[in-house]
Amino acid sequence: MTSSLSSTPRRSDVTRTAILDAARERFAADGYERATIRAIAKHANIDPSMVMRYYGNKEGLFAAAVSIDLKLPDPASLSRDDAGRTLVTHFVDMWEKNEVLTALLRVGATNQAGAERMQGIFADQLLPVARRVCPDPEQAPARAALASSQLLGLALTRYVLRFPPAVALAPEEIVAWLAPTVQRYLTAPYPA
Amino acid sequence: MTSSLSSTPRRSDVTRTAILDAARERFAADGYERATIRAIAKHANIDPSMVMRYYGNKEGLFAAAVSIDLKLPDPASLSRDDAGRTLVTHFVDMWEKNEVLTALLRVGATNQAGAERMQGIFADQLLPVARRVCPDPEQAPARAALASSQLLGLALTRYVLRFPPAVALAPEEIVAWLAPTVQRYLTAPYPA
DNA sequence: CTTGTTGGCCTACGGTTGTTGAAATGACCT
DNA sequence: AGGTCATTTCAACAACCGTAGGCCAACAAG
Repeated sequence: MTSSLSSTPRRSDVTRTAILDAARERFAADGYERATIRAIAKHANIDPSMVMRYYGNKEGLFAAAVSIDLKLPDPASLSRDDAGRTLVTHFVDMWEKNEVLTALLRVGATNQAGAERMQGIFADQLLPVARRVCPDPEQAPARAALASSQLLGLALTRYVLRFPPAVALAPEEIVAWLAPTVQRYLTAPYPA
Repeated sequence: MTSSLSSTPRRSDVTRTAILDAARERFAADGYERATIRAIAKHANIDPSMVMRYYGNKEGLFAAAVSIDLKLPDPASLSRDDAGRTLVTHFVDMWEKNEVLTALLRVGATNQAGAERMQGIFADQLLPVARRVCPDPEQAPARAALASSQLLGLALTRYVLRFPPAVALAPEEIVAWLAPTVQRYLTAPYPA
């Protein structure tokens, strides 16, 4: 996240990443409006004004805190036949360990900028996969949207709304049920 | 909504329903935190204090404004073979014309009470259907959760996040793609 | 040591929020 | 008519928000 490739590692880097960590946590738990700068600062044990100093304003902080790389496998190396299983496995893994995704989903539900960012992520990262494996490239956006409706729907019910039966599902169960769905959305012909 | 069964129709009923209408609109558009009482009151052309007088506080207003009957078909009259198609058709119809559902989803994403209410709706209304059509009653909660993950996922991408390809889908396309999924979640055996 | 730069805390401003209570208005009954 | 009560208006409160600027300590360079 904090790559040291650009010249000088600043003395304030520990503070900066502490802010980002707290921001991710608060955005994930509370959404955009209720995750106040003051609360984030308190969680990071620093003064609220530091947030302003380093990230300009609340939107800047959000942009810096929530940058996501889904780390999807290279489309080229993806077998057409188990794209569904691969994707679902990967997504569950990702959501399970990464609170940033929950933060982004929560914020996207009430915040225009958040929704657009989420849109961008799926356009940039899921769409190429769809373009690669689906029969007609022209259908790729629709098919990627269908696949993401299922993937995000699971995330919504399991990690945000926390429906008890959705929380109770084991990761393998999720994969077993969802993989055929996603596979079908990506590769099957338009259903009769 | 405003049933006149309990004795006296109050003189303030027009104001009360005007408040509820405006509240539904603002909650759907902005979510819980950003839908301010003042904005709702302005939309209803009344004074903010009326909201307090009639609904106690903001949570009370939300509870009064967002009560949902999914109007699902009677489980008894539901054919096992096209439960999926029936449900998806019904849901799309409902979401398409009813902004309350969008409001509830937006609020559920950032508000604990909203999430619980959404939970209750699906437990009370979708679960009986699952119990009726799914092979083993013990699996009903998990199967209902899977079905709602797909249904709510579509609602999320189409009505809240507004992914362009999801918005572009025609209702018939949605039904064609999603019906087999929901059908499978409800009735098919655990996938290999 | 002196100087400039960076990191950090403190205080405060202007605005908005949910909420309250008192005063004004109106409708209805005798 | 006068009185009673629900309805509405108005002004204000305390709390909180994002944000700005000034002040001091720690450090680096000369």
